[in-house]
Amino acid sequence: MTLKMSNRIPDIVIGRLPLYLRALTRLQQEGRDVTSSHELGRRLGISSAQIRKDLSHFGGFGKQGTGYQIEFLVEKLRGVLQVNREWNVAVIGAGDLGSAISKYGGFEERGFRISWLFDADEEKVGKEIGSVPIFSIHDIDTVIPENDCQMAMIAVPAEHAQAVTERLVKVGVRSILNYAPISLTVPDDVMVQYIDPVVHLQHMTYYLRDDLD
Amino acid sequence: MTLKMSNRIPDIVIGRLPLYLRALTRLQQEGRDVTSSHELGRRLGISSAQIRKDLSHFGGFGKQGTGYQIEFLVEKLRGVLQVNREWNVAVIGAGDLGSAISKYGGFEERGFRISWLFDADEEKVGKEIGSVPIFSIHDIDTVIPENDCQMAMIAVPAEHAQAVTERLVKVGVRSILNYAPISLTVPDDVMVQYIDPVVHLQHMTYYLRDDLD
DNA sequence: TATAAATTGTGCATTAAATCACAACCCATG
DNA sequence: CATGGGTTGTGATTTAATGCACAATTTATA
Repeated sequence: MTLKMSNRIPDIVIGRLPLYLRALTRLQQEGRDVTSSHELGRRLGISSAQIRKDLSHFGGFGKQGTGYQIEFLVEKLRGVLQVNREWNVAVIGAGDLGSAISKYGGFEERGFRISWLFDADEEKVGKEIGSVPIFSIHDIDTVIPENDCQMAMIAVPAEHAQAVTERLVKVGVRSILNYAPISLTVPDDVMVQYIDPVVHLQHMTYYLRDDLD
Repeated sequence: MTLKMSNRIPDIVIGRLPLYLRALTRLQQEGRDVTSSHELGRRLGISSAQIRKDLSHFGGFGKQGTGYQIEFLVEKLRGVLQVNREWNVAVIGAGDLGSAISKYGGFEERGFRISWLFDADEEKVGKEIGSVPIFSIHDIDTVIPENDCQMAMIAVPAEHAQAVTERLVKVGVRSILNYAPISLTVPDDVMVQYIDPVVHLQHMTYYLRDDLD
């Protein structure tokens, strides 16, 4: 996942597209029909030139003098990101975090469905959380291959995250969102993204000093 | 927060330090005393040269021929990031997410204490979650100024996030970790970081195509 | 219809980030 | 104590990302 992406569109550009999509959807909810790179940039704290250049990688979506038709651009970005369909996502770990993820209502409208929870605690197996059924961790090997599932979120303690990852990779998962505070090792064709709130907090405390001159 | 940081150490470097710290702490747990930029790089998927250069911004922490003394480096990084103390963090929103955050045991050992929950639901006020007391949202104006609190996490629905932000800024919060799927507008001296799992998922679905040539 | 204001898409210039490569150094070993 | 293998810190170089600035175009308005 390091080499392949580079000779086409920069990954950093791809990473901004979901932010554009999110802001555009919000504008839509506010009843707006048209926007400009300038307005979008102001909302996102990104320069207008960058937004125009990013979007131009995928075609001329705007109109000179007018701006961007929001509905049209939203559809185009959904197409580029492939979220104009629904992706099944497996969540590993039915603790507080896995539970919060399962109950959160914000996935579906943005292209994802939390389809299964997996947990090592056999007490939880068979129950469901927010209408997401809980399976045994051992069922990863059957449930995932038997269904169309290429994405997973890891919400287990750090010490189990690598083992879970290897199991997921083995059954064909290609994208992993890891909430465990640990770096994962995966094959080149598997992509991992990380969420660790402490990393963000520690990043910010650096600037909480009075001597930044 | 855009201009000031730039003439000293690049923000992108600061952003990697928490990852180094996390990996080093892990090595420590594994009983290791010494490591090298190479080993660290392998674990993190970052080049060894980059790690050396990043660290060299803050002084020569390593020893040629030997590598880095882990305990020493951990202490240095903690100092740089200012996490060799404990920061009070307010969490706004006592829903599933705020609840999971409050119960999570991983903050304290890394420099943070979830000290207060604030929620609009008066039913919840006075109770506590994971030993974190719940206050009324109105109490933000008194509790935060009366205590040493410069950081907050936002775990409320998107439509309330901007209003909550403004309230937090008004009482002196300088660092905000926002879980609501919306871009926030803040003064220049306030830093915001974002966590939106859908943004990560959408980033990854771009690469879930078979025609990446 | 003519004019003015707004906006895109993009070639070019600039700035920033990452990598290379090596002198200086440390340590274990014989 | 000399040698060889390993490692850092960093100047030089390369690569990547961002910002600038403007021709081309659209729309509103008078």
